[in-house]
Amino acid sequence: MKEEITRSNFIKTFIDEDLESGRFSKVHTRFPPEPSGYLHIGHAKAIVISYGIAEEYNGLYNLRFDDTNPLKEDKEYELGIIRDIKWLGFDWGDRLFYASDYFPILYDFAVELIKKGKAYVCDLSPEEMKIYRGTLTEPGKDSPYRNRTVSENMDLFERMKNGEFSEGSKVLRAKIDMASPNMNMRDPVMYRILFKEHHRCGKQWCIYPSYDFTHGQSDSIEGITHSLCDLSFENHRPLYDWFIEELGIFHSRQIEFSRLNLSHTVTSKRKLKELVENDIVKGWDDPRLPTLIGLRRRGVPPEAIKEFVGAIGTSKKEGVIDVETFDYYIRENLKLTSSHIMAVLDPVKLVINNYPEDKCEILNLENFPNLKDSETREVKFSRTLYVERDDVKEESDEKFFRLAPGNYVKLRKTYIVKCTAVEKDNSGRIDTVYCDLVPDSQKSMKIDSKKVNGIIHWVSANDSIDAEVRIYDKLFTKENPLDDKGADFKEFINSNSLSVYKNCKIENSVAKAKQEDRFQFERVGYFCVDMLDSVDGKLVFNKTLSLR
RNA sequence: AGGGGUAUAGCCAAGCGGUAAGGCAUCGGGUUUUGGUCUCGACAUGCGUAGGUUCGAAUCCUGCUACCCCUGCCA
Repeated sequence: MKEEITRSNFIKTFIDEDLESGRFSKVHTRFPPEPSGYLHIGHAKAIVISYGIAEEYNGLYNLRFDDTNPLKEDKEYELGIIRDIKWLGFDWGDRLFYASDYFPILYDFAVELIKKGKAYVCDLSPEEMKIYRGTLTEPGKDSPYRNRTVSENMDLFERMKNGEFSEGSKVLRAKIDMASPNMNMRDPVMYRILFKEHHRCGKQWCIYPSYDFTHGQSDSIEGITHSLCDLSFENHRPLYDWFIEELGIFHSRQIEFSRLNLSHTVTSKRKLKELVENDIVKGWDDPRLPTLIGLRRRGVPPEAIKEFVGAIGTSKKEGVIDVETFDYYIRENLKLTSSHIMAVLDPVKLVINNYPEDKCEILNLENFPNLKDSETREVKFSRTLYVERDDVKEESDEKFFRLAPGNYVKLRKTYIVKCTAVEKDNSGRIDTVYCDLVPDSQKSMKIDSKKVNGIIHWVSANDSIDAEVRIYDKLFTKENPLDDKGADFKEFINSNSLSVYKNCKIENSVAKAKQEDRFQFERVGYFCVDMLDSVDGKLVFNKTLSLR
């Protein structure tokens, strides 16, 4: 196994300082998804950072659903998120929380701020509020409702809660500073009226707290020491701190880092949704998508994702990681964990002229040829085999050292064979290749002291099973599909991102393979049994990656 | 009266005043019954830029430039 390289980063430096200064005596983090979509590789980075740091400091981590907007959220997403994080291998024990469970406390917090004169009910319409807010370069104006008395605000807020006012007619706002250069501090909305049933609270509430009024206090309630989030919340930190300080509650520390951008794909809920809804892919679990369920279905091991995230580091620089780097860590894992077999994707028949029709040899081949003392499996060899169409040519050339008339080729783990002829079908496609077997050449790599360069894989025709194999390529042809501002990102879709091979021939040792089992098809790539469409007797494989 | 961030190799990324770690990619050599694996080696006189401080600066100071984020009753 490989050693853990726990590189230093700015977050750990902060934590070390906090521990040393005594600001905190332990580390407790959280991952706070909104149940409004599926998790993708970008979320995996956030999870691995938050949870990984807690583990590293022997601390705890929570899973908390940030479910403050009933318009967007759904139980289905919640379940998907839980499934995906568990798949990654994290266990939050009994610390599964919901921001919606804090609605009563949050309501009390709001009342407290009203009493302190730090919050008020505002009747401005959304349009008016926008005007009053000012612009990036001009200060805003105070709302005409800003100076309502405490008792008036108390009364109004309670009546908002009781459903006496219509949606959008009133909000509760923090009274901070309409001239602040930070727009988030210009009297931000704390509560809005929404007559919408919540997927967990039902109709209990018709006012819902905003993200800003929820997140920090939720962190505080749970005793989160370090609240790690992405750069877009950096501008919210003053507000995060303001609420906590005005309320005088446990002060979590928010630290922001850059989110992950992967080349040749998109990681944005909205864009992923667009791909799904326009039928460009076949669902959130399409193996071409960077969603966790898509990656899982493609055969990417969760450990590879964690290793990858650990390897790319954590900083505040917004960059794009080349998928090649991700692929490297997937292969790094797969080459040690997936057993080897031989499989022919696009079969051509190979007949050995001088091998008896009724003869059959049994080979014991290693499942992990690169490991010492690998377990073995039985593979049969006979007169008629299948080989890969790519490994056969009508005429040879200098760079081609596989099957073509006159060429000697090594059949992996068995005889050397000399190609004598190829035969085509009516359409002109090569149909069958004929070879002479070189006797006693199982252990040899030479013919007349000349090295045989070509080694090809094969499957015995009578000892193989049929399978479907789905090959995936990059979903986008452009490194960053979003960096052309004049074009829609969907214009850069790779039209060849999926190809299906329906009559592949696979050695029958895998006939009993189960969903999600992973294999290396020697000389071809890494594959896994599809978790949805594969059934006993009709196996479907997804290509995870090619060999390099 | 705008504010908040970020700049170290093709892509990531350490470095925190003592003379540029590491990974991916790339390029060479060796091993190998997978054109794979493994292995050995090469790869920034240079840290956005211009000055300054210092015996010494990627690190400290000043000015400049580029890019990202912020004007939801989204998170």
